[in-house]
Amino acid sequence: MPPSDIRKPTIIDVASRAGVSIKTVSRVINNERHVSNEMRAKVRAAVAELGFEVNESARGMRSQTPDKSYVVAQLYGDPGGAYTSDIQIGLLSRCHYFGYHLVVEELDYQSPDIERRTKDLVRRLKLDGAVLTAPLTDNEIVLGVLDEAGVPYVRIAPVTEARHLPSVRIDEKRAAYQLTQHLIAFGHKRIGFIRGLPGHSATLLRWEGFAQAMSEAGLSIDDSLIEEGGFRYFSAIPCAHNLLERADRPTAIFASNDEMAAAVISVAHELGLTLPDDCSVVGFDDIPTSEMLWPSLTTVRQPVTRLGAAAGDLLFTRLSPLTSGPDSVEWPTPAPHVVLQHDVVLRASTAPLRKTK
Amino acid sequence: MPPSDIRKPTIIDVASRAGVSIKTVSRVINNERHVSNEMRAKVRAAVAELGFEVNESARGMRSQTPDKSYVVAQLYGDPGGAYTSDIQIGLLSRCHYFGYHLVVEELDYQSPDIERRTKDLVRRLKLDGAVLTAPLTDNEIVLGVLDEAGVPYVRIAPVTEARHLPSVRIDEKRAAYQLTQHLIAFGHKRIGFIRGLPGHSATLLRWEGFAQAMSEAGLSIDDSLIEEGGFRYFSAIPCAHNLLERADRPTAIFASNDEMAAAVISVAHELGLTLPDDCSVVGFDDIPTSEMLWPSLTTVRQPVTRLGAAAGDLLFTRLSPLTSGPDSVEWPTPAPHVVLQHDVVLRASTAPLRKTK
DNA sequence: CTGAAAGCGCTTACAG
DNA sequence: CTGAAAGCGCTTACAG
Repeated sequence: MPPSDIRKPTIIDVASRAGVSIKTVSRVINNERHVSNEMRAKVRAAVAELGFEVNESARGMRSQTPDKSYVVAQLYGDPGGAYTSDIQIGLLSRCHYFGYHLVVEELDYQSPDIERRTKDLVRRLKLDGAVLTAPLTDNEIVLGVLDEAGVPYVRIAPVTEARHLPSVRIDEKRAAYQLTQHLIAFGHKRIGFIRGLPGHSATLLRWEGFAQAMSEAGLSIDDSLIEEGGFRYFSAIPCAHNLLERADRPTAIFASNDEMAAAVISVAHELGLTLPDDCSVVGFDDIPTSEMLWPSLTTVRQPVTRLGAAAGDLLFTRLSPLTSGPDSVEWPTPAPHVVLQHDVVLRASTAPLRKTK
Repeated sequence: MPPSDIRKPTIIDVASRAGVSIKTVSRVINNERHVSNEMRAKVRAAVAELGFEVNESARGMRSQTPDKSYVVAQLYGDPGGAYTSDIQIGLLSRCHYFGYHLVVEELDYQSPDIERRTKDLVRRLKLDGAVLTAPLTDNEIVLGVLDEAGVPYVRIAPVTEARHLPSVRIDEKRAAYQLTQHLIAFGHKRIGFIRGLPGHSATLLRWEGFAQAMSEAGLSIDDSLIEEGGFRYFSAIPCAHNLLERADRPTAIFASNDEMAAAVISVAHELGLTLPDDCSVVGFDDIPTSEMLWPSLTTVRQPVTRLGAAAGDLLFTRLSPLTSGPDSVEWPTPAPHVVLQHDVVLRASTAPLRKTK
């Protein structure tokens, strides 16, 4: 008989209604073997009629193998920008596909309570896994908490790779190299360069790719054509003035990211120059703005969304009981290190060197 | 004596070590009254020495008032764009402040499994609250699941307000009205207008604000100067051509959002026009691009991040035991309806009408 | 294949 | 202010 009070039905209610023992009910709701189809059907019916739902607390208290939470975290350290957002979109698509939920958390890597907050996250939400972006990818405190709690994680573009930890990244140096080759193929020899913020790995890698391409093409780099920017639009305005107002103006400018390239384009307009004829411009990142500029910007598209998706694939493949044995609490060694392809996006801001110069 | 095996210590271990009853331990770890300082100190010491941590499952099984999860959800229906991301940033800042975690979930409002997914979210994560953006704000299935589960939520810019449900929004019509007044104050009378996607409330509200300002200024609207855009950059390229290639070109153009305004600027450059002298241009939204255009774009800044923060403030104030009684499971009636101030951002893309025309 | 019993680690009455 | 007892709803051995 159905319980007459308001309390939620328990397996005892289900058992008495189905005319079986509570153990049999337990077996059915946990999809264990060794239950006759007849029993299973009776229990299923009783569960449906009563609207029975497992009490997770009671289960969790007895169960040796704690249930999965189906929650993973995206952890990042910098104030959320487009990059973080795009990573999230990719990751979310995989969460949806694999049936996980995503909790996002910005952890100030300089704050002393980062350990407490990470622990709180792991404990409260019983994280099944995590995906980290720089600079958290290399934060010993955060990694330590996750390691200790046995929470598997994937790092996106970590500063230093580790053999036993999986990661996902793109090859920024190679991308900058290819972009520079594009400029060189158009006949440009005097190429200005606007650097990014010191200390960022992107600043170094993009510069190295540029320098390598120049060197391999037998072109020398004019140090007076190198400007120090800061990745933001306004940081590059003076750089653009310096470069474009010279008598011996460079015929092309490589800005270390699109925002700074947009600054070059703005200053060129202000000075009455015609782009790309008077100067070719390239950026890096392919932010939404790049397509809306006049002229539209030649740049490198980092597959940021796919970076997030790839990290999710790595994580969920590992977490899925179908693809990994129940004992595989460790990543294989060496752990997977995925390098995703970028695209060099050729648009209107680059043109062949004018012969008539 | 400390337990010799590996099992985690329980309150029984703590009690025996501290020489008190388990009930006293329970009182201390739950911060109840009626415990002498002496007892409290002894228990605290035992807890620290043993590294005791409450077993949440055991607690949850007995506790009448289920513990808070300290998890709230951001629910949205459209593929995550800058708007969703900015809402999230604001919401996250309040989550951090109030000590909550944020889970994000994209719910396809046309999908049949939206109910199952919402229920799974509520059940698995034991949501303490939620923040919804359009079009989920008006989705009966989602709201129904939340209502039934007793999960309080705040809606951002819902299509239809409800007296008993809190909401946060800005006054888009008034913003469009003010932006148009700016154009009119500069002497513009022939103003082109590019509409957004049909069916979107933004399309209607921005148009209404424009029309009202024109009407109040005694200016008539030339129907041939109204173009149908689609909010995206490329959707407005033909609109811009139509408007700018006319012999009787409008002296100003109001694009219903910044992407479309960027298209107007690009086409103007392409046609060799000088901005803003030949034509003033305004947009709406203040996307990051707007500052990087040449000329930089006059537009309306919606405080999207603050919209998210305000929603969080509403929700957390309600959830906080300090500010709301334990029985206040309902919002007050009428529920709070917050309208946030926008900014009209004057930049370089608008100028006074040239007398010499 | 099925079931009766014990017990997980807490909180809830209730008694003093 | 403190404590002894009962019991929450399950799962884990164990027995048949």
